[in-house]
Amino acid sequence: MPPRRGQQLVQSLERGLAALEMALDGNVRPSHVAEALGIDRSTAYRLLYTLMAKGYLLQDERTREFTSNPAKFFQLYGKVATLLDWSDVAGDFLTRLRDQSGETANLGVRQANNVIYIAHKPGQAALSVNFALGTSRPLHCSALGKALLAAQPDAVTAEWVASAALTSYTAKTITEPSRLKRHLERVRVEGYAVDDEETFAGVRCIAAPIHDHRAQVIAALGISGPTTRITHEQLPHFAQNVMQVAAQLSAELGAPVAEL
Amino acid sequence: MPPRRGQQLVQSLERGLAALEMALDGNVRPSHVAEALGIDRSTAYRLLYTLMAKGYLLQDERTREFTSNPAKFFQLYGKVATLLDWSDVAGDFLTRLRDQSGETANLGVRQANNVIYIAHKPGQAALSVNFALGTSRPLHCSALGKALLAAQPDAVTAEWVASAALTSYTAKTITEPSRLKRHLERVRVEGYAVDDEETFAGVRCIAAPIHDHRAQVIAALGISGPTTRITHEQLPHFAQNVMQVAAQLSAELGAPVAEL
DNA sequence: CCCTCGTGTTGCGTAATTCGCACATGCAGC
DNA sequence: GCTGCATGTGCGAATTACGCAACACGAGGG
Repeated sequence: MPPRRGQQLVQSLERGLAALEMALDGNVRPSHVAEALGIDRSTAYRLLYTLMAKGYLLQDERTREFTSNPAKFFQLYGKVATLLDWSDVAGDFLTRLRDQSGETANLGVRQANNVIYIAHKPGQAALSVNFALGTSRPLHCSALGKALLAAQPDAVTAEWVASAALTSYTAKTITEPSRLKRHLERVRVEGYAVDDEETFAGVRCIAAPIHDHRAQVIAALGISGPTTRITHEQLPHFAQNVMQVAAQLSAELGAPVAEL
Repeated sequence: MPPRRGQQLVQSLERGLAALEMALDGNVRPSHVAEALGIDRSTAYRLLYTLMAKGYLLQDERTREFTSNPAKFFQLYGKVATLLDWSDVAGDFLTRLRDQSGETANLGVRQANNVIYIAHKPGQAALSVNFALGTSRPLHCSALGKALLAAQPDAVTAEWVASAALTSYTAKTITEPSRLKRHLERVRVEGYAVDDEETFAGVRCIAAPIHDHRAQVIAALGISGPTTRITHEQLPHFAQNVMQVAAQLSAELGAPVAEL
């Protein structure tokens, strides 16, 4: 057993990163950061100033507001090449899924308690689901998220379900731990997950897991569309389609062929 | 006059960011970071651990190495929407320039003493210049960089030229401050910058500045190709092409129409 | 098999670093 | 001008982070 992990975090770094993320959500001023983090204005200022000196933030000469430095983040992101590569690999499959289903196809990975959308092909219908890349959504109410959750070992899922904050977004969001647990078991059995207006009213999504060469689940692939087109009657048909393309993408990544 | 800026940086945050950037350049271990930053292993470990706790890094269960968390960076980058938008706006112009010139077209912005490539269209010839988005290159020896430098007020340029480290990459790299200063003056007069094998032997680049609606230079657009195709005879012709498309992009951004 | 070396990880005391207070400065609005 | 409000900056106090030292563990060699 590996030694149990420490829990003492470096406070200044922790606060600095929090300030950085605040700046990414919109321009910030020392007073805002100070209030949000419960620290003194001067401390907040020094954190922001340090972030600026290291190139992460810029300061508007006139308004004195601190703003994120896009170029810096682009540079950092450029070094994390894997996801760009991902888009390249998955692009064809997303297009195929989009064209076959007629709906927006998207691909996401897990990041803490969220799914991050890392690639997509927006649907071409007048009414289509659309959102920016990099968007994050809760695991428990998105199809991609549930597909990822269901792929975990039972014990892990049980613990997560018990401790997670199951925020409600619509009347249909599953907020009861026990119900979510049963729901996820069914997802695993069926091989696909459905978000039935649990995040946005009028939007239904279907997703299936993607496996890598070690049969590990590393991402999820799915479609999102209006309930008027993804009807309950059509749902199984769409689900077959999603699972099929997900299996193809998994195969492309070298996953051992399980079923099909 | 605004109060003169402080110079005291928050040490822990500074070191933490340094550790983070090391991790982005490849997996790191506490001992590596400690040695590189001249700090104790335990300190390096705590920084890395904090970065992991906040989602920036992951730790391999087996090798204990810390590695960057791509999903986190994608999420952060997704919040900095401007550059993605940029690619959308500039995409058509890059394609146009690529098709007209037959060479790789690229767009970059300044980040400290570097140019960051934020969008490009690789040339389709068998022998074409190609590199990943997010790459950075020194200002003084790249065409994009020189186009950006030349757009500054004289005093700023003079100071920069005097204090910058003009590293040599090829025999043709300009490393003398006075010569670079004269060179940049000529760039401004002519309206375009040339990198004549100053970064890579056999590669010639041409670039021109992009102005926004306030006539501020915010980026540079250019082409890169082998010296066998971008010959000295053809250079003026290519330059006209680059300047023309740069002017079109500037106009698209609402820049006041100056010449042409 | 033991011994050594190197590394990840943690406890602890010290001292350096950071924090918050207080103030100077600048700016907007009455 | 005066008042309110925010940014930016000394400075002393003490919290915080740092380095030392030690433990656990694995690799490699004798």
